[in-house]
Amino acid sequence: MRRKSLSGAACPIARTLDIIGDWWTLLIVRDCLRGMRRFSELQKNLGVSKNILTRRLRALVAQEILEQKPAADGSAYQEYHLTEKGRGLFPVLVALGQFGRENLPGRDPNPMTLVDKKNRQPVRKLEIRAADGRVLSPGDTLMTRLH
Amino acid sequence: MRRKSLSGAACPIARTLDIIGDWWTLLIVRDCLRGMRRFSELQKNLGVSKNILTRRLRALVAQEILEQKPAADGSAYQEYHLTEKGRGLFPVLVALGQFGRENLPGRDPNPMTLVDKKNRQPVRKLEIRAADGRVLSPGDTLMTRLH
DNA sequence: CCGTATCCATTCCGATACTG
DNA sequence: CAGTATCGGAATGGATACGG
Repeated sequence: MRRKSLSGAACPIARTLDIIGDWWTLLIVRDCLRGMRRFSELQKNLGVSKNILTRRLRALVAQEILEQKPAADGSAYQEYHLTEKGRGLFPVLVALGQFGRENLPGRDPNPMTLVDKKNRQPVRKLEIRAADGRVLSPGDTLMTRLH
Repeated sequence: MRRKSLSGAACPIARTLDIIGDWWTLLIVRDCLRGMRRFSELQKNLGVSKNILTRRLRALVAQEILEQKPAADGSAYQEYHLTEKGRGLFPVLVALGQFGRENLPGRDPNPMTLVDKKNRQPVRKLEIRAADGRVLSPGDTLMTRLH
């Protein structure tokens, strides 16, 4: 049977996963955040088959995470750009990267994975704060509702 | 062919997705963060088939995201608890929820989705800060490396 | 109540070949 | 280069039936 759609879910986490929960999708977004624009660029870097990449790009455009623009150079093809909505996934990628770095051993090519381009400052740990400004951590916090 | 494994990837984002990128997996983690412990509880709430739930729970235990403990009450069965490692996924869930709330319309049962249990304070927007303390946003920041 | 095992249709994914 | 078309094996997901 078909996979259940979560697009109409009451939970915003579920709605988000419905859009970007497919295999490869968030890696495509990651590469776009890194500045990749072209089909072949993505295809080579990810090692995904062109078939699947086409499907994912289509879906991401349909969801307005990406948009197609005419290539900056003369080539008659198009480029894929993140929309404002797509850039909203930035914290998700940061959180995923942070988890992996802290919990899943691997030799990262560069230990500092996130750099602010403006002043070259390294990026600090992602923080979740309560209304009073205190930083929360999952250890000392229990949620009553996590929709 | 079989889906490509990303467990050995140099990128921590890819390594994380390799573990929690499967359909249903992060929703299971979400429910565990919300306090769910029992198989049937998860099964009913998610609407996932028992078959798949079994597989996902197995994988999560193998990855040490969840651990099985004897049930608190008399029942001879076991409960699934998040490990410390598993609680490390907290920011990922927060980021996903935030994206969904801001970008994917839906009627959430409760607009305030995250509550600090200690003092009942609502949780503020998730922030990513540079080393100098300045809050970064994807709009004004470009990354040179986002592994 | 807590799963496990089996079945089956559907979907997924990668490889390959092909088009403009 | 940027896809599209097709194919086959694998995995998915739901239903059901079955044990502890």
